[in-house]
Amino acid sequence: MTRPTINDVARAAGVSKGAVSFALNNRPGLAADTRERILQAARELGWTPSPRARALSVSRALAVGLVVARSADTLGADPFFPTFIAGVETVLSERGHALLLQVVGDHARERESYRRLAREQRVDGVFVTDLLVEDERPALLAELGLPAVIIGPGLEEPFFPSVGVDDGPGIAAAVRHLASLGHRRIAHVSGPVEMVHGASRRAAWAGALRDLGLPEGPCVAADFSAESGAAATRELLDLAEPPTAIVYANDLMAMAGMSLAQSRGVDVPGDLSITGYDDTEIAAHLQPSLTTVSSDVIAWGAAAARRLLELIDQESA
Amino acid sequence: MTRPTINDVARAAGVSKGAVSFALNNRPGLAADTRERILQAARELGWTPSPRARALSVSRALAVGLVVARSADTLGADPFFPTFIAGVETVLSERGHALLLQVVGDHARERESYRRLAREQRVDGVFVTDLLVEDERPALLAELGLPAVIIGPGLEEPFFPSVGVDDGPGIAAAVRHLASLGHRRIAHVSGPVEMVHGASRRAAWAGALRDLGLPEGPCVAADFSAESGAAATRELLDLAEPPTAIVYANDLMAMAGMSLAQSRGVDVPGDLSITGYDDTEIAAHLQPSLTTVSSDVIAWGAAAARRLLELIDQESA
DNA sequence: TTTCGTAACTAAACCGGTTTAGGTTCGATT
DNA sequence: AATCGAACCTAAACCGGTTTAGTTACGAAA
Repeated sequence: MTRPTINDVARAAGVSKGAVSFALNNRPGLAADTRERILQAARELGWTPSPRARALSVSRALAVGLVVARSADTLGADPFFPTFIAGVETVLSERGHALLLQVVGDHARERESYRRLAREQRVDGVFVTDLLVEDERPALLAELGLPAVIIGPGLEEPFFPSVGVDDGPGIAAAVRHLASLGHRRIAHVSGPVEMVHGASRRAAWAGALRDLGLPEGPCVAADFSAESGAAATRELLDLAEPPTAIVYANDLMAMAGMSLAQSRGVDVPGDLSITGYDDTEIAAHLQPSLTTVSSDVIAWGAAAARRLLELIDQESA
Repeated sequence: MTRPTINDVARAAGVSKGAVSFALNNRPGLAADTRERILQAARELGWTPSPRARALSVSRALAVGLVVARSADTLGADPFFPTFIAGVETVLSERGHALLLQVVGDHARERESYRRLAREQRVDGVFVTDLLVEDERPALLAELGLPAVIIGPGLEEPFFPSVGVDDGPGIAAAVRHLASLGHRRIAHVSGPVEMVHGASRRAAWAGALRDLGLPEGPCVAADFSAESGAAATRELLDLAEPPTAIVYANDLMAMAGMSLAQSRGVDVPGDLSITGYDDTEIAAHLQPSLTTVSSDVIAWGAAAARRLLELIDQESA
């Protein structure tokens, strides 16, 4: 009933446990037939090496961490994470690594989380999300010696490995789409500008307008939440010269903004055009349906995982 | 630079490593001053026991698993998981356990996931979500000998530990609210009836109508997605005698349904009242704002985690 | 025929904890 | 004075792998 160990396999194959280990990790120094005999025995006993024991002897955790510092509300509304995690899993599972998740409320706890993961050697590396323009985490992680990759557009300086989808083209396409509909006053409701992906989408919006030779419309900074999206929209509509189109930095704010506009009697898309970003499922089922920008988040997660494992490998070499 | 081990502490305190272990897990058999001296030394060296080594010697993983079998879309739209996980974390972290997350596409992979977690002894127990009315997972987990708790309303038979919030009162309150507004034809758009929380919300809706002496209105089964919510709403509105109110099993379907109704010129809430379930942040910012049912998901997560650790403890005793 | 080198394998140390079986020391009994 | 028991602590085995040092057998070279 109890799980077989490497000793059982060794006994069954009539060799030492060292030999079993060699066969398993196919390292040189074993005759082909012996190797086959060992693997055969392992197969018959249904033996798989214990990651626990393995982790101890190779001094690796065989796991990576994802620490998310967000309020439950913001997190719950964001379709990004589950999808991203699904992508990460595809790579991790085939490399025998596990994903350790921590959801914390604020940045202080987040630091504490990283410290603990490092101190207890629970993980071999971590993902960093929601990067701030002036983020202290890269320095902290460097200090802790924990390999990390940033999810999303990275920083130029100091250099830090990152895997991101460039927001630029998507936002630019949205702006061009609106311009082609004849809009001239195109506003933007951004995410927090202290966050890199808030700032980068904003920059992309401004850049696209410039490229089209259009004036930079009004821009209101929000925080990706529905509430802030509604507030920002209210502010824009109250302007002396309200925009005729708004590019939102995510779908959630776009939805809230659209509802608010409609409640004020603004006809969408007649008087006001709206675009979102993320391509949530619900976006297509709103009235009118929301124009949005999608990206292949599964592939993104997979790429990020591969990059992190790569970093970990070269670290231990 | 390298992490101190139990040996370093033992040397520093001038005792054997067994003594250090005793002091750490405060077991009897050590003089009070010796114990204090050891803890002092540990503190000075900044030593924390390695969960890796500990896991190997106590034959426990010191981690629990959460396997989610959902499409990225459904999962992303559901505010439940992140919040729930945050609640789980609060308990796990103080007990020195980690949460291992796996997101898989379908049920076949899900079984495979559980099998792997059990075989590799990666976790000491798991959470089971989205329970089906005829679910094979309880049997599988029992066979694997993996302690598990079901998240959500459990099954009567066979008995299996579960931690759930009873949907009944919330749905019933929504129905009573609608009835108090004068509605007599109250429909329901349910989740999949093969899922326990789909079925239980439906039963609660039917029960509440019965208690109020109202006729059971039409009911359409959907699958919690926006698309299905819109389709179900279309079906209800096309009835010869359409309902004047609809109770949706979640906010996402309610939102899609509301948009669809509005696009057909139905006045909400004039001609049609709508309630959701989940209390997503966006619900409050729609026009009109969505009446919904909220529950304390953080506390729920914490309770589920406590229950699981309890099960694990008694298992190993 | 002895010597050497190499391929194939084994024995044992090691990772960092926990746990059990002993071993001292000491005061209290007989 | 010898015996006992309890309190306190140490040594060593153990968890299940990996890895290194060392052993054996065998064919080729001197």
